[in-house]
Amino acid sequence: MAAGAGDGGELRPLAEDGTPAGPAYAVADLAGEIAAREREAAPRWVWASGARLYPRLLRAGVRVARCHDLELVENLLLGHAGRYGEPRSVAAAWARLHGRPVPPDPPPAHEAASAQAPLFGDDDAGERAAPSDDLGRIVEVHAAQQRAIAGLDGFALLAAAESAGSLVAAELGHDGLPWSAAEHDALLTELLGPRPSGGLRPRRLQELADRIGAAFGPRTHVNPDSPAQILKAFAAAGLPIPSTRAHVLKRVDHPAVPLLLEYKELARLHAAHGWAWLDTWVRDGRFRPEYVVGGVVSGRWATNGGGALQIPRVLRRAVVADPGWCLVVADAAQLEPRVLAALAGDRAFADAAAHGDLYEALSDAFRSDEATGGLSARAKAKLALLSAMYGGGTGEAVQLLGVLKSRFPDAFEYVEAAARAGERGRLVRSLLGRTCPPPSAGWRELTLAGDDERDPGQAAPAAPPDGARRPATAAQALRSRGRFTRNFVVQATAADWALALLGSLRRRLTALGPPRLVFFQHDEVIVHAPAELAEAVSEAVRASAEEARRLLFGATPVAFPMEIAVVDRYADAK
DNA sequence: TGGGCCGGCGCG
DNA sequence: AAAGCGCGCCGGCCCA
Repeated sequence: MAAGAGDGGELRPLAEDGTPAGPAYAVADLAGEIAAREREAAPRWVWASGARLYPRLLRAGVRVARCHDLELVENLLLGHAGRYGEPRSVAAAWARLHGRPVPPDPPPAHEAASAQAPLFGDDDAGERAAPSDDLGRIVEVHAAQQRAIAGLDGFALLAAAESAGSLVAAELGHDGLPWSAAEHDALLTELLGPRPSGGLRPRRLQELADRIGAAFGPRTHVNPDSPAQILKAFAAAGLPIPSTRAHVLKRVDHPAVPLLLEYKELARLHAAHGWAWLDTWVRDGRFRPEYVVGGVVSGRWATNGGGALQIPRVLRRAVVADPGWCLVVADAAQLEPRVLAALAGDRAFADAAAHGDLYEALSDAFRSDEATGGLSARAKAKLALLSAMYGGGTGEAVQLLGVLKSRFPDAFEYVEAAARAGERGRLVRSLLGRTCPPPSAGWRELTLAGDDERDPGQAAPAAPPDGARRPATAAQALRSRGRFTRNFVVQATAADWALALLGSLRRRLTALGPPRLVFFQHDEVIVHAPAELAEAVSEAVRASAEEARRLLFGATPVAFPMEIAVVDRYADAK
């Protein structure tokens, strides 16, 4: 399918392998034609970009079951080939096929829209400015992608799951998360005081700001929003601190500390999710964020605005089901360690992950006499796992990693191998083939420059101040890259699994009718459903988790249990 | 005044 | 409680 500049477009039927199965034809009403074809045959729609095209169809009341998203798949194929970041448009892919100059990608729609706002007067400016797609190139690029996919293990599933994800993302943005503006406003008023006019601080914040100043001395003014001013004030009080982070402040004995901690928490709520956010993002009882599929290198999604993936827990009471409806809130329990268990094929580890609480099942291995700290055996198991997956391992975690290594050698070795690959500058992949970006030119330069400990001339500038993350030495850069690839294999495979879950759940919910997916956050979904369908939806969630497990891992003994709650409001789920 | 970096913190 | 991984977004602040 190729969208034209207006409401029309061109179509051409394809065989499963991508070869044309009939002539191309043009239509004046593309949405109407798609709706008709969908009813009679529910084909897999091959199109340039669901993110660009599907919202239009949704607004026209048209939904489709399946698609092949050329831009998303091109991006996955480029990444697999170690060409991360090259242009992914159909025009670019076609140019690569023909050895022509490759055009750069246009800027993302939201940037283009704002950049062109002065030129066009209405909301549709971005879409109308988009060039019409070229059907011939679409057919050609699709066939080339099908050939490439066929040669890569797991990639057909990855391409299908990523494409299905783009449909889910557009539908989430279209349907929206049920959001009670009244409940949100009540919460803000309760915590901050009444909504202030203009740019003033809410009453509660202003009180705290005044008392913070007073705590440092009479007539002292400290802007609590300014870390620099807070540092100065503490230094003047004889209490120098390296930063104003909450965990640093908590260790300081000064009357301003509790006030500052309270101020920071409330100010954060006000700035990030206050009345301005409510005005901007909630309309007609729905919060409609814009999800970006493939927006994170690991395959997790990102968002363009609204911060849908960072909704504070305190605000979840504003997520309220419609009357007569409910929210089915489901999250995958301990997803990443279970993914590691299934990936590594570690027999002992996989057996522990076969059911129930994974960390509890592992804890016997960590119940040693030479106890580290006052941690429970379960807490030790969890710490060991997190350290292995994130590349931690300072302090007591060192010993726990030793236990992990001796008791679960295959699981330990799996992430170690990924870390070693990273330190050598190599690429690592998820189970389905999503590939990490190559190291930057700066990384290669730094790590090839040799051992800086023996060559001070090559060493980067003096160690950056607290909080700076840029590696200063080759050793730091190597370890950092190792932590990234170590984590990538687990996080990206968990994202594979979550995408498979979404695709399966979407299909099952369509069969149920009214229920709608309304939220997705890495390993958690919310379905908005008529109350009488709550059990059917819960069952669909469980079946989808099971299907995702089977699609990715086949006959693994590892279980992927979902914790499911049927509630009226999101806050009641945990 | 707009752009971009920084410190900090929300989420998984 | 904090430290390893991945993000987005805010206000403060500096610079052009």
